[in-house]
Amino acid sequence: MMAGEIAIERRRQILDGAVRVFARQGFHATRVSDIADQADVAYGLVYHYFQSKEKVLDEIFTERWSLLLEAIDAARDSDLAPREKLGTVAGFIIDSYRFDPELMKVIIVEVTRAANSFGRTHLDEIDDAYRRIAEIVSEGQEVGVFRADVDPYVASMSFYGVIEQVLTGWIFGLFPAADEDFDNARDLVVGLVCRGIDSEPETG
Amino acid sequence: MMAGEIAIERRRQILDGAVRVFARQGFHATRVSDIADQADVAYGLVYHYFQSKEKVLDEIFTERWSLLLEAIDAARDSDLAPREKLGTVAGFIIDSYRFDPELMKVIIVEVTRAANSFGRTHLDEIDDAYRRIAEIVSEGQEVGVFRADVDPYVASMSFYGVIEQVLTGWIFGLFPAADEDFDNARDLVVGLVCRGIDSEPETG
Amino acid sequence: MMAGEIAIERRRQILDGAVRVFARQGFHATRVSDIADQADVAYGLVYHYFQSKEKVLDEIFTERWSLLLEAIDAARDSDLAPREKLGTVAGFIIDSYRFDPELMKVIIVEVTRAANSFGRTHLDEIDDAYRRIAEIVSEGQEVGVFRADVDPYVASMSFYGVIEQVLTGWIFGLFPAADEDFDNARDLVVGLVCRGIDSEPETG
Amino acid sequence: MMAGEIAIERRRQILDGAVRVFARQGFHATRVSDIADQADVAYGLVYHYFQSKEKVLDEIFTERWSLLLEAIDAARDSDLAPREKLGTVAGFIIDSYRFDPELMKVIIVEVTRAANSFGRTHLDEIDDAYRRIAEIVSEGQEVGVFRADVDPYVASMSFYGVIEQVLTGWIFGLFPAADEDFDNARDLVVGLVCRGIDSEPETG
DNA sequence: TATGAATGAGTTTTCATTCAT
DNA sequence: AATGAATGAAAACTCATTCAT
Repeated sequence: MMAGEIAIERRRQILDGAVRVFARQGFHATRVSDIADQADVAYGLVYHYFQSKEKVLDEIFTERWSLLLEAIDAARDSDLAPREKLGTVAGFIIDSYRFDPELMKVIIVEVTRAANSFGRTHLDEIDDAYRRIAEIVSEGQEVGVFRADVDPYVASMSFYGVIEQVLTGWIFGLFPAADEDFDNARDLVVGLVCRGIDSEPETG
Repeated sequence: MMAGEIAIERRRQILDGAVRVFARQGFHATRVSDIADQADVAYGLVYHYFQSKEKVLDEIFTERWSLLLEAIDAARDSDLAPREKLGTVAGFIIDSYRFDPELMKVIIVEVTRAANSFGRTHLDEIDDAYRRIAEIVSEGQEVGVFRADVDPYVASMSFYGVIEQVLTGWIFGLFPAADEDFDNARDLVVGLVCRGIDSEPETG
Repeated sequence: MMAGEIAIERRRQILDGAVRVFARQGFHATRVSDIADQADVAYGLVYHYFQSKEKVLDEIFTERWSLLLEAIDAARDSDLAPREKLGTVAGFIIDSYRFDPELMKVIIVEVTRAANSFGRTHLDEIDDAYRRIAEIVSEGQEVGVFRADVDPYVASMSFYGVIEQVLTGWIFGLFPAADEDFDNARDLVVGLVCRGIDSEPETG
Repeated sequence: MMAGEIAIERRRQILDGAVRVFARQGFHATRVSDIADQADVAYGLVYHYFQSKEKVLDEIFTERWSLLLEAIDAARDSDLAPREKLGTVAGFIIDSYRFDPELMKVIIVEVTRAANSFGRTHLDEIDDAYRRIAEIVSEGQEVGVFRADVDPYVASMSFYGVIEQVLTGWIFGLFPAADEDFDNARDLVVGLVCRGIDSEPETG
């Protein structure tokens, strides 16, 4: 193993440690020394790899958020039906939480919902996701499966808002978080956003 | 005017000043001296009326949130149809933002979406709102206007999540916030949550 | 009862309240509001009667210490034998503690033993007591009942040091403080200072 | 020189600086910045090495007091006569003052005589000294050189009280503090405590 | 006299960041 | 790369004192 690889490993160690303490204590309440302790790394090394505590969170966020953007792109560009595309996106986010709840907690709590700090900093990236999801909605409207009288961007925001609220429920412990709950969540969210909660109009 | 009334006025002054600076800078970035300056009051007076900076925010939140809880109760106990009840609740929240955006920004950004700090502290009060809204959904299910296959609590969370996301859009400047936008928002949210974004199935 | 008398009563109330809180918490740890609360008097009234928190303690000390000076004078000028005079002084101090332990605790802990604060302020008054006691010792030397090779001032300091240490033992709870202990203390102190702890040399 | 040694040096620097400012201004009147300035060290370094200002004083006291306890033990366990043992103890304390008056001033003024703050905190350690000295007195009673009718613990307290009062005289500038005074003080104290101030009974 | 609201200087403590090794 | 000691700015909070009523 070469020196460069070790360095990469150390960065990882620090990022992973930071995720754990940020998830547990929140960004503001964690000291740089907490990150170093959790990562099992010397205090000063955090500053060797990162310019500041904020940059650590920035990287945590961007690393993950870019995967989300890719996932949305992939869904959008796929051959699936619009509703399935939304399902894919919802599934990706829900699985992200399912398999790394600490990371997603940090991203949601410390960034996307932190309008006064990191939310503002990363607003463009966050908005980017809304816009790409909106493109899926637009397509659905063009092919006639989604109503044309809803602004696609608003629909996108709402869709994302529902997903985040569900994750928030898990984060806060308001919802049960068993395997089956995760399994159902995707369809539940998509069903809710697409069909609403009204009972079906009598047909025929 | 009596001494007691002056004291009440001073509390108000401090609370109002705090809302303004919290909205502008965020809770963590505002110093107690900022509150005092904004409220045009001596530094120490903040501590005369409040035990700590946190207690100021606590009171700001609780004061407003209790109004929301009352509004939900009033809607729930009214003679309106379930969907109208949801509309009333959505309208109340949207109007709260419309007529005091700084206050609502503080409540959402610093409390309901701050899972690591005040969100946790006020979780019971927040959850209380979800539960009361869920009761409206339950009623709708009982009378058959809402689908029975959606958990009322999940539906309530989603409903609230959509509203908060819309407010977040305004807060971030992602949505236009003209009078007509506020006028439409209520029906838009309710329409979205109730009917979803699917185009109407062909009837007949 | 006239206005002047009420004023005197209020001063007393404040002084007495101050003694209780000073004894319990120490001078530094007691706030002016504690004094007011304990005295059952409005906050600002403390400042109506006293220039500052320090002046309250000054008066507490001086009021009592002047009694001690008078008692020493009375003993010194009496017809008693020198050893009896010392016994009278010791008895006065011990009884002062016996019948008002809080007051004496404050005087000792906050003034006579507080070399960096009030001890320095009241050094002349404290030293005055040492000098007057020394006069008793001098007289004893002149009439031949006390050894001439001990500096009277040093003897006086030692005598006072022993008494204060005994009071300190009570204050700290290191000594039992039953009635009989107080009864014995006077003779014990005088016996110790006069005869020492050596066993009697064999005579004859 | 290694890093560890430097760290130890810095602690020393801070402790020594603290002794000087505590002696000059008293614990309450010295700010942490005074300690840092006096120690010629950055502000934050005080907190790097000590949890709080109080812990600095705690360490100053305990470091020195443990030497005293050792000295008492050594005297008690020596082959000297009881009276000589007391002389050794008195000599140790007096020399402690003679060669480091600032340190002893801090210990006496801020700890052993501060019944409302550090005296209480360190009561066990202080009492430990009294008890060990009392063992010397007990031994003297057993071998018949000290009177049996004096409680050894009370005698110990008195002995210590006399020494402290003498040091207090020096601290306050009430006693001359030339070399000869220090030379004499030890015998003076022991003579006083052992033989008292009474003139010798006529023998023969 | 009496009240207690108002003032603001003063101090501890924290902790992100730097830097010498 | 790695370490952790050193730095010092920043902020919350306290509380003696003043003052308007």
